Amino acid sequence: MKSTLERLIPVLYEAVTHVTGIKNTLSLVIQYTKKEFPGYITLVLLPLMKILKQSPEKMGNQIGKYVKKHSQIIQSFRYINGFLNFECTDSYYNELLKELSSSNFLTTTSSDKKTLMIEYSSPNTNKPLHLGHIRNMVLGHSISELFKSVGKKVIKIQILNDRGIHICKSMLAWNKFSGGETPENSGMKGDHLVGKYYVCFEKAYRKEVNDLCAQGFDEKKAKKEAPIMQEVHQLLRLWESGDEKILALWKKMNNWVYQGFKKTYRQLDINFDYTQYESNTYLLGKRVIEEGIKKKVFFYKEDGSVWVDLTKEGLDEKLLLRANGTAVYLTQDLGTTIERFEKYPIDSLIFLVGEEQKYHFRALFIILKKLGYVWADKLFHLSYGMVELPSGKMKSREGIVVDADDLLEQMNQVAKKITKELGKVHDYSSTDLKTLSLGALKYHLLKVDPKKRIMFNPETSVDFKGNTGTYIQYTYSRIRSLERKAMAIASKNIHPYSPSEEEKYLLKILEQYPSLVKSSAENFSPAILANYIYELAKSFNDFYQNVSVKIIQDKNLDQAIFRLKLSILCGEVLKLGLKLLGINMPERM
RNA sequence: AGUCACGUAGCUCAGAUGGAUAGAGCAACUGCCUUCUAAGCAGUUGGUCGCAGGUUCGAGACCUGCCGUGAUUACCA
Repeated sequence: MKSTLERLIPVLYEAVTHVTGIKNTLSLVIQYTKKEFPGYITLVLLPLMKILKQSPEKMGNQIGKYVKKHSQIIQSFRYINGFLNFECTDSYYNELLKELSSSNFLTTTSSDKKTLMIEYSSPNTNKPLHLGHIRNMVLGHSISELFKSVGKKVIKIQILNDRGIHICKSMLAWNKFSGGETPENSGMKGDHLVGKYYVCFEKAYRKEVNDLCAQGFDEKKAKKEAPIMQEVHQLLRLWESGDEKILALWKKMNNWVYQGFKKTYRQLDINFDYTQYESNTYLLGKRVIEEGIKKKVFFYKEDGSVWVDLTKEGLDEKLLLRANGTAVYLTQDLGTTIERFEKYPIDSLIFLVGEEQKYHFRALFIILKKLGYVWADKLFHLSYGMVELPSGKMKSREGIVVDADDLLEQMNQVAKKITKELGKVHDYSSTDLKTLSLGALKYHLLKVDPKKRIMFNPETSVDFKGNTGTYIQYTYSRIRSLERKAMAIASKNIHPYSPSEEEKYLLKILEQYPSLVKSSAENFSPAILANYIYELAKSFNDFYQNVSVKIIQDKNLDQAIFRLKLSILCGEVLKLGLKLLGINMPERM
């Protein structure tokens, strides 16, 4: 269906042409009237004043008269200070509510049937997930949902960084210090167990470095020559040579981690269509090397290493193959990116990866373009800011992190406590509690612009009051409760009713839902939608708590029906909107 | 040093394409529950939108310079 704005655009242009005589040469500024001013749709006259040396008030009156005469939905207009505000007829508002409630305007459709792949999460397998990962996952999920809702086919993919020096560190420390500790015999979640030995390694390593420094080594040398570091590199070589014993340990420990991740993913309702393993893809880049050399995009240096010159693009020379013939991160990503386009029918690819890798992806995309891949323009690095603590960055190596599982558990406890204190619902299930705690956490992370850093204070943590997921969920459960109590009225048809300013404002917000979803997807920003949903919830609560007559007691049946339908519609939009953020709604609170 | 982000109320953040008097939440204070759910509503206090120029009828938004914060520029991933 067409929005009110879309309906009025033609007649407004017509009116301006009629009054001013100017055709096609100007673009009018037409918008929904701001809350503080009376009216529904506004035409900004100021730009016209520049062209015509007429009094804007006079011009506004002429345009207003023309529009009123030629549009059936306009009731009146008012000129204020360079702005022409239009008010619609009561019957239009009734019709609008009817259309919004019954039409397909909530199920956004699109002719764009393109397939988009999004890579997110993609953790290392040497430590458990933390709050930074949660931000990534929650963003990835929401952006996937947003694109689905505007008609794209979305493929969600993660690549598990399951090999390399980092996992060797955990393996070595486990071999040395664990005494055979397993998730089974310790009761510890697998990823936490492996993470424990990663921290273990770092501690032992730091001690060795300090000892060496005390013996007079300089720090750089000490870091390189610490015995335990030597051992790790030996372990990595054994892994790459396919040593069976090492591979068995590697598989065992990775499996512990996967069991752990699986549990956390389930807690967060996160899932993927495909999972890649770096151990399967890390060699893929090598064929790109040959291709690049053949096309003279890459070049050899004397020691046999392979490079690409990106200085013209404002970057540096980047290494693609070490002198010893092994691939680096960039090479590997070239390989996996090409493979994705060959293996899956995708039109574009989004990498949801932290802002610290901006440079990496810039280089990656430029190289692919240089290699002549036509889809290189369809690559997008969705970079997001990191989650910081009051003490600064989170540091996994030192164990200074907000652990994902701990946080989820803690939030669940708080939700339980508050629910109990308020004492309204006594039979809350663990699923209900999860809906609340997850809603609060996800909304907290999604309401801020992805590209901005998030400051997370564990002391104050995530709120359940104010601009929160909880607030929106609460608003929804109020509406559901109302709906249950007023079922009889809800089924009746809408009769003409003259809506209040608050009610018109709700309609104004509601009808903008599809365009907000679209803008949210286009800008890769669930925050846009989150803030819209909050505004809707707030306006609903304002309306709900300030109507003079309770809806279900209202003797004026037309008013009651209008209000009830409006409320139900608000509830539906709140629910759909939060669904796109990956947040569920409770029926009661 | 180069490149790229960000800088809005004490704190955390909105301000989609330049438009009316810059908005929320938290914190502080004041009212409102014999209830269509008070996890709420209404109100008070709180701003030289980092600074300085420029473009424009109009700039928090765009351009230039500066300051501040962060990321990055690894034969790490």
